[in-house]
Amino acid sequence: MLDIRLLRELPDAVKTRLAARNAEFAPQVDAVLAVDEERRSAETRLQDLNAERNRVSKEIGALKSQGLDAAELQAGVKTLGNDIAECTCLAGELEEKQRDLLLRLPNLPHENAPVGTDAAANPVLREWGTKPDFENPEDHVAIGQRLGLFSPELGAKISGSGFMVYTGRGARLERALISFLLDLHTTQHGYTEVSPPFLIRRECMVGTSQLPKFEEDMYGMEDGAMFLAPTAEVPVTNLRREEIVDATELPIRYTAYTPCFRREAGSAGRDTRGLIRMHQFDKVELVQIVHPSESYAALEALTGHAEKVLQLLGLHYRTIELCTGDLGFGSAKTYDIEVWAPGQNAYLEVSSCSNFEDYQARRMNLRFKDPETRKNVFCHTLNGSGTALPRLYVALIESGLQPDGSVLLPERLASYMGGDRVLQA
RNA sequence: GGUGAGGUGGCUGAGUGGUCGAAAGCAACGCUUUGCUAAAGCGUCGUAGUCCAAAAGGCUACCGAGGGUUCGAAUCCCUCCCUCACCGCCA
Repeated sequence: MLDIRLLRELPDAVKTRLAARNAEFAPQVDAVLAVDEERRSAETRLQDLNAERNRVSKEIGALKSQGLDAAELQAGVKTLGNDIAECTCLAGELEEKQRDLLLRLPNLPHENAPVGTDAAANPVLREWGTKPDFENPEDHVAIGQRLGLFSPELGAKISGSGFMVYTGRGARLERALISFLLDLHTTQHGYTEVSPPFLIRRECMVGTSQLPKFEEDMYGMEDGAMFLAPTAEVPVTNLRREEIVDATELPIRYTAYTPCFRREAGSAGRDTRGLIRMHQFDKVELVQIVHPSESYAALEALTGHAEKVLQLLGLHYRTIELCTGDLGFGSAKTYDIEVWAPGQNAYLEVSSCSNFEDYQARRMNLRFKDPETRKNVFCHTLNGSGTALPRLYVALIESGLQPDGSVLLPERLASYMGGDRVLQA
């Protein structure tokens, strides 16, 4: 959520920066400001009325304590009550309206974010490793079927299209990856492991900015109160919602494995093959809550933690930065990490690392006490996948394909696979 | 799911209709004094909104959340949420 004061003071600057998102937000900014003005005038009137009532009520109390009659004053102030009720109602409505409008405004892109209209304008920052050389690359779906690693048919049988059942050694590989990633981030990168619920209250979804705008992408319970987590970002970042954390506790680093549930409403028919886009998938997430002055350094570090995964697994990848037009709703700056999948002849996004600055913190009222100014200040929040599992899985089996048709997994995974890193029929 | 007890400021904890935004203690911050790893004294010390060009200051709201009664609610009533204890059910 943006600071309403910023909109009041620098409306044109806000509009300009939002315009870089390749969508028109100026009318929304104007709407917020109009409501803000109405709201403040209603509040001022309400405050005057309340002050008057408080004053008279005190007089009544004073008279009564002396045993005097206060009926006249009581009658006079009674009509005030109606005005107050009316005005309270109006001020409340306007406040709610203003909040709702503000919640639907995205974050300001960072000043240095590359300006562009869509993914084609995302600059490649760096590449690591080299593309493996395959004469006959094989698609992961074919490999999986041949080696009995997973079954889209079984997934469809019990849940529908877009769901997967991993089987045998294929299921073991999924579990191995979860353990490997959590071990890496907890022992090497300073994250605390958490294992949160997957059913999340509505206000948490608002806190990390999935709601109110993107409800159609989420799986919700029938009563609308709870949602299946679309990413561990939601439960994990919200662990600290409405807190004033001790400054000495920063930076806070959490990592969590969770399944992620997404309707993928806007992506019907896109990348639907195999493991690449599913309604439920596993992910290990990295979340940081940091001092505002540290957040951009933290973003570089966090991105490095995700990249380390691919380096340890020997997978070729590249890191790109999202241009302003491709940037997620709440993010000020985002790096995507894309792993090379030989069978797809394409890079697959396995991680999206973002700095939200104080955008989420303001929504969830997450602050720390600045020891110098003794003021409560909004923290900065970041998160990134470390990493998404299915696409990592795709890259692993397509890259590890051997001439005899088996798959050789990276040495690093051997111990997690019971010492045997070969997948064969 | 049932019964009972609770939810007050960073923490502990008083407060059952008016002068209570809230005693007291702890913690924190500042000053003073003394000085062998610290003590004592004094002072400051909630959050948010709003008014004023701004500071100073004023006003309003906030005692789990929402609603009600009343001239006036932390205090009385209703609903909900959460915590704790016991019981039931259960992986």
